[in-house]
Amino acid sequence: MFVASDITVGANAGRARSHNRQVVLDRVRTAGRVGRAEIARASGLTTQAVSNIIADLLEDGLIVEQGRHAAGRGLPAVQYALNASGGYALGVEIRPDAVFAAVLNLCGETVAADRRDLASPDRDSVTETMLGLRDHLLKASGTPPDRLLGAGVVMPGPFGATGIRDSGSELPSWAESAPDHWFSEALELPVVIENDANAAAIAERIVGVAQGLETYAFIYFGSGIGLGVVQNGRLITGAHGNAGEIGHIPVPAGGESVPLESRVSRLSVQRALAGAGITAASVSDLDRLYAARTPELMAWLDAAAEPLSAAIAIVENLFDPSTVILGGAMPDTLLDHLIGSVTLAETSVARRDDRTTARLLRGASGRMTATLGAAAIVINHAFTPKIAA
Amino acid sequence: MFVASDITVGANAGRARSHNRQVVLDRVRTAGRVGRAEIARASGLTTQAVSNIIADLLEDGLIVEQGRHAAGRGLPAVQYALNASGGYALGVEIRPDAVFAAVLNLCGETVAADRRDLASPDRDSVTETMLGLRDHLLKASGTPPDRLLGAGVVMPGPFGATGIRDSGSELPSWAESAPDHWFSEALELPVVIENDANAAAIAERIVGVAQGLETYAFIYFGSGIGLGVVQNGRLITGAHGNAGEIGHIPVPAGGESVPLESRVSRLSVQRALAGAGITAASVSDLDRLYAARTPELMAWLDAAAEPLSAAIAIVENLFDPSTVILGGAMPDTLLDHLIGSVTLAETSVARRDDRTTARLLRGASGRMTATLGAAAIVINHAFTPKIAA
DNA sequence: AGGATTAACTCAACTCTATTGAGCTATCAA
DNA sequence: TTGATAGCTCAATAGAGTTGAGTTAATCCT
Repeated sequence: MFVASDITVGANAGRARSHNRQVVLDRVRTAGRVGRAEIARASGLTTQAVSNIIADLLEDGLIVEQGRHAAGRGLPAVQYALNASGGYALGVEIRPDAVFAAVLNLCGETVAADRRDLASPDRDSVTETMLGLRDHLLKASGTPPDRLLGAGVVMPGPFGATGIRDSGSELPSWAESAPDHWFSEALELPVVIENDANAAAIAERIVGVAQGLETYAFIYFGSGIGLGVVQNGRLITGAHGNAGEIGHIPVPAGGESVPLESRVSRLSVQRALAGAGITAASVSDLDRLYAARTPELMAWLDAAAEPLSAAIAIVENLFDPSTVILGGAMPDTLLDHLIGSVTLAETSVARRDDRTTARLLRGASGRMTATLGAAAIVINHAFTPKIAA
Repeated sequence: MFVASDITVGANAGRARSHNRQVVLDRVRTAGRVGRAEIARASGLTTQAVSNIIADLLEDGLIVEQGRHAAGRGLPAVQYALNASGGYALGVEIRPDAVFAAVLNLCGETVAADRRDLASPDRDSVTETMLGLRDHLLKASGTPPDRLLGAGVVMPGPFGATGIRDSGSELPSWAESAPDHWFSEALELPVVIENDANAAAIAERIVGVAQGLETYAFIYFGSGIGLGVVQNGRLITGAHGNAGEIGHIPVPAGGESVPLESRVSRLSVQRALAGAGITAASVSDLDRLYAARTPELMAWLDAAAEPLSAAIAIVENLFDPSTVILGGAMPDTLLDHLIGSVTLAETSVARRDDRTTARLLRGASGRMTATLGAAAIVINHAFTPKIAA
């Protein structure tokens, strides 16, 4: 969220219903297919209440019936599952030079995705490009516009006037004053704004390797490096929505203390390659250079292992996540190499005897991750119960 | 919480009422004194609903009427405030060699506090000592036992079988299998278990410098060093309740990378002094040594500045708290010295133009902080609305 | 087989809360 | 003094989940 103001709100019949709808929907999503009695047990509601809500959700087209499933004695339960085409979310990523957009269905599948260059980074130009892209995607995929639940917008953080300015990657000042309201009016949709790392983290929960996890951390390679942490299915945002600015934390690298992003980020790998006269503008460029075992790239990888290991140790001990995921605008091959070269700390709360997942996983990667994540935030939102505005 | 399992639970009339009671109570606490109409506006409930709940709370003795207060036109609003003696919380801190306990009233004021040596760290011995201490405190302060809302218990973390073992400070293995149930049965009260840093963090919110803050971080000097982070009034616990294990994160210190607690912790200062044949068993010992500007202590302080600064930079950037608080089992003089010697990072999301509080504050200090915090968790619990078991 | 048992689910009556709208009261301002 | 404003109460209403009896369809046991 752009401003993390969870105004505590009272409950009444209507809000209770809305809350319970989300509880039920969330159960259906995590289970894949379930019967009503099982949902009732999991949610603390009665089967009757669940039945009423399921009837509502069916009518709204958010779920579909899947026949009965016999499991032991008694009347076999009628199963319900998400209706993929019951709702869609728009994801938009705004960069200084381009706009990316994607449409996801309720199951998190990408229905359409595209990008458009940005003539100028002023607000009208961005808005126009975004609207054009949206119309194009909806038309191309045949998505009914009234089925759009909302839009997620990814913009470079941090938000507000802070001590961090990513020179070059910034948007003009219009982006600093309530852009969510502006976008919401332009798109005529509810809009949430997030940074790339947080968006990508949520994407892993909806479609990636974090499915079924409630608490995990995601280290994201964007232009710099970012961190998104999810606890109990919700993003940790901090007081001003800027939590997870991992790029500037001090980490050890060859006997000195440096900011993480000076050694582990796309900019840093590009700088290392530029020193040898090599340009690596795209993910596939990097993939190719890695396949060729380009010495400068391999040297960068070697140098990145120590600071990245330290960062992971810090994240593990400060957030106690179920797992740490590495992803973003890097080729899988590089991510896998990095994961292989990381030394996991011995003294870490992550070193548990009862561990069921790996401490370090590779997540979705590529240029579109954050864009998909923006849409995933909307989907996640629809599933996360809360009695709070 | 011992296990961070926020089971998502459905809402019904009863749970909605309980939720709304907490919303109202929380408004009364944060405002100090308020009228019903104002609570209604803040909570999204109707004045009628608030009136009914206020009547309930009055009857339960949790709040008291404070007369009318004219503010502009219209009927002056009847003001309500917390009733200090409307409820109490027991805080218990279990150490291998002693048990500390305190009783707090609803306003967070310490009503009674004491400690008792522990003959042996086995479960029966701990339980017996704890019960004796509780009875003594209740009797000495004249607290009616039926007014106890619950108990908070502080035990050395981390919980569960992890890669971190604080040699020497551990409790026997009985502490690892559902001690909350055991204590709950022994005390006949709802019990929450937390580590010292988290408990101390909540204490700052109820009685300390974090009043009015919803999102902040607390660095706690215990035997080692710990971190408690509060976001939107709730503790960040991680997947297994072990978030905030800051002692083992790598930080720079004089050109090398070391675990934070090797340079910044009570154990480390004691080690530094022991090298010169000085023993500093208590907080007042340290205070005295600091007053005398003991060279070994001053050297330790100098050496602690760099790693502590790095830790604070990490906490600021990863959690984006409103402020970072330093406190715990250290004399105020030392904490102030440390705060003065810290170099706040330039590149930090905490460097905001719109900042209203200092980036670094001194919190409550002394041996009893965590004990009071344990009780504060119960008070905070009573005030934090949630529709979740 | 065939009855007993188990479990999912529906129906209708009921209960709990919050909301609605009219009406009363006390303060300020003109 | 009068009108406007704002807090608050009362009684009726409405929305949601709960309760308990009854139905249906499997499995288990004899």
